[in-house]
Amino acid sequence: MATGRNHRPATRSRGIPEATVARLPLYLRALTALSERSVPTVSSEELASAAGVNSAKLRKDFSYLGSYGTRGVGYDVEYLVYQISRELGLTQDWPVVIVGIGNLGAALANYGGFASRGFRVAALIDADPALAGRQVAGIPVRHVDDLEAIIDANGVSIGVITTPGGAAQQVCDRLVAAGVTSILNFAPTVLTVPEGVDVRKVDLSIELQILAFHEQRKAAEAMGGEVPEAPAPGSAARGAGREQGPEGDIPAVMPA
Amino acid sequence: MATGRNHRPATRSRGIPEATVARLPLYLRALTALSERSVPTVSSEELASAAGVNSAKLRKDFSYLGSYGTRGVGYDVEYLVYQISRELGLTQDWPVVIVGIGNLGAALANYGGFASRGFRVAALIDADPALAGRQVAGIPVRHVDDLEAIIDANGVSIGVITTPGGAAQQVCDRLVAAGVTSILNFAPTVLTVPEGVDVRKVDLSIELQILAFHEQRKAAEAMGGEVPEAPAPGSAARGAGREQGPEGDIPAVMPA
DNA sequence: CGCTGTGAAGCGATTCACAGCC
DNA sequence: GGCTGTGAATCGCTTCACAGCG
Repeated sequence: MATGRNHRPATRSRGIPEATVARLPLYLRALTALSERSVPTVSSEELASAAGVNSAKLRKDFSYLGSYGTRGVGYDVEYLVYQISRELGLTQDWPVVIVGIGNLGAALANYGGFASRGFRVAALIDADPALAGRQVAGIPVRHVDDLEAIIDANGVSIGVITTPGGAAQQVCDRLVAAGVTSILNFAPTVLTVPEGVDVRKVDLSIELQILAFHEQRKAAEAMGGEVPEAPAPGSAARGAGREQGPEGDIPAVMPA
Repeated sequence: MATGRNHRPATRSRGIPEATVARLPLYLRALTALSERSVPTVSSEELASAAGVNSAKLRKDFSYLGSYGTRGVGYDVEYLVYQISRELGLTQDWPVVIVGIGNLGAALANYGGFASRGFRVAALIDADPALAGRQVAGIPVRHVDDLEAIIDANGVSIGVITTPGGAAQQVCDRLVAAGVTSILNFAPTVLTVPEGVDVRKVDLSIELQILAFHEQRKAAEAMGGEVPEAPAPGSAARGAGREQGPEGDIPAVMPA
């Protein structure tokens, strides 16, 4: 995940494991690059290395899609691009709405990779009346009052939430009520959705915290020391979330 | 991711499983909210539901940290906040640099959750000389020529890459050479890094493609039909990445 | 011979279910 | 009685290793 599971209890979707589905876009990107360089075929070894996985995993992944390779030769690049695109549903058009046009929402609206692969930004939506009517990335911003009408008129089934955390659940509820069944959530909030609605979460702050954990471990390891043990519960150290300056167990920084 | 594995072969880091580490920030957020409401203790059931996981998983996760709960009662909120913060390394300050100050980089620079939990943006870096000297979110933008000096002067060990895909590997190499050992990559590129450097990837377009896959499945299921079978390799359908209009296997939209 | 496709083994994570303690 | 902490069972994913095919 990035991150954030919220899927139905990992039933294989049409026989394809979730972990495989998550890698298909990666393969597709690597294959598209090969295609642009007019490379006709590619071996599992080469493609795996381009996608940053190992070749056994890649072959296993492709085996779920069918037998699309040729033994002794490899995979036909164009053919595989087509098959993966089809499997991912990218041979059709997916209108999406972005709700919450702050810095991040605007960044996404401007993001090229958005439009490039079957995703069309049908509308930008914000609660601020001052923004309504303005254009961002050439797309007009609409007021959130019109949310249901926009979803309906454009047949939107995928929504992107880039509002502040406080507004996310409310926006989510309205999206779902209006017919959206897939949500990409950038707000730092756990969304509750009914059965049948998929949520994926992207959370910058969580990613950084995971990195910090490993970084701390590397630093501790480098000094041969363990991270110091915890005091017993109920003893001292209450209310020590952040901002107490000199907790200095470990130097603030320790580049390798 | 998030998403995107690139860690060393899932050796347990100090005995804590990677999957658990990835959930700690989630628990921390839920606990912080409880703390702000001055809730003194919380049961595994309540906390799990606030974090969007099940209680057995949460208890198992906490058991890796130690026995921080009280049977028959639950967990002390403040104490747990402290323990998780410490485990994640958030009791110290992590200076980070953001490289690539386009829409996304600027959005991140403005992102509050950044500063709130021990992460301090030491510098914004961009290759565009016109940006150098400007301020974004109150932080001056520096030219990429100074990258090494900035890393060094601030003891930065975490870098965030928000450049276009083409520049990402190059920037990554320079960050690593300058001493950065953890990278959060927003560019749509597979980064190659030496042993000991952690990379996490956030890729909007991949997340959307995963949602599209499930969305397509739901639609297919709703019509009782299967996704149509593939033509044999080497036959027709070459060069059909996108843009062939009427592939229309499935209606473009099908809200539940 | 080379490379794909895949059964089988290995491994980590999740879930179950209950013993242990407050 | 209530809720934590945890062995044991289970599940899904990854990796291995090689059979099968071009």
